[in-house]
Amino acid sequence: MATRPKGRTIDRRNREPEILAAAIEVFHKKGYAAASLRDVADIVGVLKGSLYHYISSKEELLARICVESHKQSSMIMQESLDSADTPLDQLRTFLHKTAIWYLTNIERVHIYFNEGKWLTGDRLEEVRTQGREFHAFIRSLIDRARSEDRIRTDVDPRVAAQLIIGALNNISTWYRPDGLYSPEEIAGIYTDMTLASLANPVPGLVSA
Amino acid sequence: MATRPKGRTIDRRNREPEILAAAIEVFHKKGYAAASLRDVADIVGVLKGSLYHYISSKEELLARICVESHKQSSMIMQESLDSADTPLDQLRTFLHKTAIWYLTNIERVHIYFNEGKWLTGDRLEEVRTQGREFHAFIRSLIDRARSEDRIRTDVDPRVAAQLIIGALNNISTWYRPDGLYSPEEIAGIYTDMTLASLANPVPGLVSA
Amino acid sequence: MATRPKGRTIDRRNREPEILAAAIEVFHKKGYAAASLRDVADIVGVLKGSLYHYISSKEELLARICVESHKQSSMIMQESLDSADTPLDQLRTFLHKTAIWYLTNIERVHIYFNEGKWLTGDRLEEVRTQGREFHAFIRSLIDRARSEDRIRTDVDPRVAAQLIIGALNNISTWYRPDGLYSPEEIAGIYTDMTLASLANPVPGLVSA
Amino acid sequence: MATRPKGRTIDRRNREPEILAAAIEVFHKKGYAAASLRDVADIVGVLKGSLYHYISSKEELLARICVESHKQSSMIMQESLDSADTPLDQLRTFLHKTAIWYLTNIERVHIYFNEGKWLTGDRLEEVRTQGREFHAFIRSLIDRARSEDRIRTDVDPRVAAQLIIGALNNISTWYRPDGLYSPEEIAGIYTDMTLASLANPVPGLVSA
DNA sequence: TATGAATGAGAGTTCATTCAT
DNA sequence: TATGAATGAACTCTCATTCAT
Repeated sequence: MATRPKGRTIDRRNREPEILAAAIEVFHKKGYAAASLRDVADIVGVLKGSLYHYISSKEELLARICVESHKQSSMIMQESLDSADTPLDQLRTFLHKTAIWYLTNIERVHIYFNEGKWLTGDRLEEVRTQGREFHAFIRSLIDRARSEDRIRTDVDPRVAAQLIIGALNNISTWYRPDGLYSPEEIAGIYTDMTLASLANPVPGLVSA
Repeated sequence: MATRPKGRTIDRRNREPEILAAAIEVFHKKGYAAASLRDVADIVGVLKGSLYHYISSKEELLARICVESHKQSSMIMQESLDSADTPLDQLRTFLHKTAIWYLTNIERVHIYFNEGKWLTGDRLEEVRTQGREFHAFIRSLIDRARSEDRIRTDVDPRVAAQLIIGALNNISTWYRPDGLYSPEEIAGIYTDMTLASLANPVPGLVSA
Repeated sequence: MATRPKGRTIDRRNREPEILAAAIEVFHKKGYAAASLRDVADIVGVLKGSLYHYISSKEELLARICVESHKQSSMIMQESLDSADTPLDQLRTFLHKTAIWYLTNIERVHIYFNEGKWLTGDRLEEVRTQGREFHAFIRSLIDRARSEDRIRTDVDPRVAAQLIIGALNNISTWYRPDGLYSPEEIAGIYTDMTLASLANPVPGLVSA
Repeated sequence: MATRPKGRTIDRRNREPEILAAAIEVFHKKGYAAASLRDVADIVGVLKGSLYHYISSKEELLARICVESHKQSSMIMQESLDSADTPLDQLRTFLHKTAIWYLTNIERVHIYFNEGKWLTGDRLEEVRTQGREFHAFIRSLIDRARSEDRIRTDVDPRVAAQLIIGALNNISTWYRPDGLYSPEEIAGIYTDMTLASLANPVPGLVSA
């Protein structure tokens, strides 16, 4: 007969999510350049060659991770705009939400922020554009807050945005999920310090 | 005649500095893992095998870069302690000097901060120890400033130190020597914002 | 038609045995140190990189050859003990069987005896231990034969064992399968001469 | 003045013997194929390239070692012929002298016997011819002793010679200068056992 | 869908040898 | 005589990718 014998149930679940999860783990641990597809396949429990039923290349794997992260990031932007009326409160919300998101998805978000540079061609352009948008979003909030006299005007918003992003971006190099602080605590400190760094200077406060 | 008879003048100068410079360039541009010694050799203008007259391994090249950077970093720490009396002023000096150093040696310092993780064995231990010392230095200044009531006490110094280092650490991802701002300007902004982020909070300043 | 439509039939059989056989040939002919995996791959008809589907390193190839040879050697020891009652007869059997084994597997046994030294780490220890066991086996038979007054007592059993092994060990340097003598003939001569060299001396026989 | 200043005495002794000695050490320890000229140069205390003032190639170094050993070997042959009247006594002398020579020059003689195969072209032919002569010398003594009814006639002289040489040849794999036995003791045992192995068989001696 | 064999390019590294100085 | 820089070929090993089965 041509029908499959029922006895043997081959594992036919869709392995895409598993592969993506494994790739996230490996790309995070080793970095994209040093990661090998064999590592990914080993985690999934499949042979290297078999991955190509789900992906078309190593780079595509990276691209998918970045695309998905970008969607989440975009959602956070929108939510932040919706959450408050003033740009300063929107910024506060955005920083806090983003930090929480980062800390609770440390592997994938690290990849999004730090390994996207390995993409090529259009995908590289796309991820770069997204990075610029991310940066522009923060800068525009700073700009608007500034025009409402809520924050200091003596620092360039572009540079300020880069420094703010940088502190965030670097969290994955030191944060340990099993460490002393919860994502909420760290996100709180990050948000507080960042806003303080933008605050209107009060004469004689910490100056020399 | 006094001129050399043969047309082709082969360069017989010591190429160690050239090789180090080329390695710094390549490791910075591609990252250590993705960088190849062929890239380095191409820049120097020799075959990759010829590099081994000057180095014993690719890793050793990386180690040399890190060791030299560490020396400079240590000097800055000492200078900062000598430069002022209060921990807050010492911190200010340290942040400013370090930022200037980073911005004017962006490639090598980037490697020191971000690629040292690729070292192995004792060298890895060493670079990790150095990283902890760097962090401990900042934290201890924060601790002492705190005990003198000069800065806020509501954020954990460890986390604060990590965020401060993170912003610095990440500069290499966005700074362009041919950009709008000079190292001095950026270092100034970085120092100002960082100190502001540690300042004693003034009620009602930027809070919701 | 029943025949395969495409002209070129690619061999999809498991090539492990082929690779082992090729390695034995190459390691024997050139010595392990001078042998290259390209030689092995050429014989098998694949690219050298392809060998790594079957082996994990050149050394592992050598180790496999040695392990298999050791098994055979151990079997011969056991068979020899089982084959006779007196240590002298056991020795005779052992020498004869071992010589036959060597002569009919000249390449692999040569490698086992002479190239195992290139192994490293635990594998080197193992092959050294095996060598000591081989030596101890012969020496113990000599010891026991001596205590039964069957052989001479004026030569040290350790040195005697080394010389006996040495003559055997060296066969691969001169034996040619297509030569004048069969393995059986050579093994017979080897056994006879060796036992005679251990015989109780008869006064005036060949002495000065 | 054109004369050399006397103060600085450059080491101008002829380094040929040193280089040869170093090569012997290295070739013995690692085997010719795995030995590198850098090892040799390191021992001499000179740079790799400088060796080429004394040698024309790595192979030539090996050739010199073999040539010198061959001279010594030839001398022993002649001395042995001169030392006694009967072939059996000549053989005894030869085996003993050769064993002593081997044991007291273990490194160079090991190379002569075991590494000469790495030579190429005419030099390889030469060393092979020498090996054949060595073998032929022993075989002819056995032949002559046989025709005088001094030794057994039931083993082929060619095979016997190979086995006798083999035991000798292999000494370098186990002899340690700091071991239990002196060269004289080992040479004595070797000679005794070898002659016993050639003795006329006495019925019932060690046979089953 | 999954395998496993194979590819081809490229990695880091070693080495005998050459040669201007 | 000796140096030290450089070569070029070979080496072991890794990897993304392909494809017949």
